[in-house]
Amino acid sequence: MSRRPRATEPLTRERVVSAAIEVADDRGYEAVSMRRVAEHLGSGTMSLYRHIADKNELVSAMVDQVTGRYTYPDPEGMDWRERMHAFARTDWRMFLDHPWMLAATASVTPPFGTQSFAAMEWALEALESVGLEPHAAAQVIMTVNNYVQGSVRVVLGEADHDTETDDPGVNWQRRLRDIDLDQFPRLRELVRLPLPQTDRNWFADGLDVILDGVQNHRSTDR
Amino acid sequence: MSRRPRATEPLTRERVVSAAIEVADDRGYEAVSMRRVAEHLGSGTMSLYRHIADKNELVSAMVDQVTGRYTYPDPEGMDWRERMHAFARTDWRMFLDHPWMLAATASVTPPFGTQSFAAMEWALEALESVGLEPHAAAQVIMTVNNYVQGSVRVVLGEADHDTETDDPGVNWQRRLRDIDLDQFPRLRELVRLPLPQTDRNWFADGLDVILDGVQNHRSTDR
DNA sequence: ATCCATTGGGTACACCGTACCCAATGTGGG
DNA sequence: CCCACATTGGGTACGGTGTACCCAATGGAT
Repeated sequence: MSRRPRATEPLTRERVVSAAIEVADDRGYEAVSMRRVAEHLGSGTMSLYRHIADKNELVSAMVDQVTGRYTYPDPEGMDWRERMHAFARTDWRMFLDHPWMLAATASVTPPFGTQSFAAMEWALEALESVGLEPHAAAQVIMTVNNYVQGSVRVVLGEADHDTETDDPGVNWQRRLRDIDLDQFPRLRELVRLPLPQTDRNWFADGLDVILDGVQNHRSTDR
Repeated sequence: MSRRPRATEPLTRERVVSAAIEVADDRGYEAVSMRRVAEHLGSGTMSLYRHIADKNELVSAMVDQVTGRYTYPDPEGMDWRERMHAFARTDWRMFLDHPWMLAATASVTPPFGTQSFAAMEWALEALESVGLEPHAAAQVIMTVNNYVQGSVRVVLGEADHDTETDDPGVNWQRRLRDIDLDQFPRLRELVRLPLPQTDRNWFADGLDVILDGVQNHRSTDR
């Protein structure tokens, strides 16, 4: 078999998308340009368009591929609250691992692709025991998703992936520090206050507020 | 007084920002370029930079100015739940009036400016009677904000400001219609189901789930 | 051996943000 | 009254972007 596979590995949609993800991972989202992705692949810029229609489609595919890399745990033996925590924590980690995903998901209209459907399906199953009407369950999942993304945005605020402290409040406050806060007494109080020590699980606690609402809704229904 | 005010009205930061908002309002967010804003003002492109440092700063200012145009109602006589509904509904209307605000707020790191501080202060006051610790209150406000933006994104999904139906579920479903839903039974069920009639207040009901959680958290605390 | 569909990529265009520098303008001091 | 000057307006140009269009290389089928 003299089938030398070819001088260079042939371009595939997957290879293109992976290269774009690598560029985003180590040069940032705004560094993802067609020329740069091509350069990273050692190919011509226009060749990418053989496997991708648009830059928009490329971004969608990036989101989908990264989403697919994160799988949710086996739900066996978890109650619905634990499952929703696992759901949120997985996405949380995904966004922290790939901060550009925030901007990428925002620039594309959901749902994004097969992988996001799988995520949705997992979450719907997680909520099944709550007995919500399906559209209500979908809305809860949307709310949790938005909560995760909002929390990530706060954490990513300006500590551009430097410190490992999961503590969001600090940046929050630094941002507000030197404004004319005198007209906003409650805001000033908020900034003045250090984070209480009990706040050791900011992200999970905020999620629990939402889940409490879900739980309560169920009980008032029946 | 021969003080002819000048051949043309002098450029101000405010005039520049307003022009940019007008461009965004009727040609879309991606149409907001320096050249286009200048053209809309009848001025030179580079003149804008006398009043604005960056395009980023321009976008921030656009967000701030639009935010300032929407004022929250007098909270007198409203309980905290009514106030939060008023808060959410005001932002909801703002985003629907100016769909580009979704992308604009996403591309700028919060908080945005004076006007957003005023909004935050109003919301903090609205939550005061709940007796939350300030950081928890801030987090609730963040969650509500994210809920509003997420809901707007769903509604704006693809019915690009054509129909007047506030009904989000339809687009939702159209988007999912023709996918390999067989591997995702719960998702397929969700798509198959028409919206129940009781769903006549989708947005407010979803907000109530969150507010139920806030209320419940309070009661478990004491 | 030949044809042809598929894939790779080079060139070119319209548009973008903005660095840089000069022109016009209105103001305060002599 | 006139001049110096600070402020504001804008033209030119540069390096970047996405991508339309077209041709070259490739490799499998006939």
